[in-house]
Amino acid sequence: MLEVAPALLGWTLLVDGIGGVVVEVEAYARDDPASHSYRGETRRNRAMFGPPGHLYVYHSYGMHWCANVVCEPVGTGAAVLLRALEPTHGIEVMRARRGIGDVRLLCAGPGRLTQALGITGAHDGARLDRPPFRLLPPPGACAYEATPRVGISKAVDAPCRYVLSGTPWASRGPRRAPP
DNA sequence: CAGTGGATGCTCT
DNA sequence: GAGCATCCACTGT
Repeated sequence: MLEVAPALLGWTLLVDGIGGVVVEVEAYARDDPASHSYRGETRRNRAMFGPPGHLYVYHSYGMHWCANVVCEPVGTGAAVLLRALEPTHGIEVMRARRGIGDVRLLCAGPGRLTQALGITGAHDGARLDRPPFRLLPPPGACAYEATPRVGISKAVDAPCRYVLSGTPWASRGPRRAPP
């Protein structure tokens, strides 16, 4: 599972041909107090315990959608949160959906990313290897850094956030773990 | 650039 | 009723 998370970096994720390169993700394991699956299966996190390669989408703070990729092994409630993309496909459409001009903010954050790609709760449980989704592999190996996760109150120091080295597209600069 | 607070609604206790 | 895996606008340096 902790190997699956950085393996997603560098892939191009498209929804109806619109999207970009995954540059920032966070891992959430079953035995992780910060994970939605920590307390077992509920109606909301049902998709987390389903087949790998599917989406787990949930509604956050009453206004944002956040998208996770469900991981192996099946039924363990492990998932990887998509936190930022480098916009490459359909930038004008994403701009219109986000209502902003600054390309750097199109997909820099989990809520922004889902808004730009048009991902909603309707996609909860959907599989990523079927339309409207497409996943294109990276050209080669990708260098990345592991840092603490963002916006959580438990297991704050676990370095489960993975960012492509040197990318300007992440939701924030790579923070190092405290000494 | 850092810090603060409001919007806003669903999920679980 | 509390607590969010957030974002944006606004303040003050």
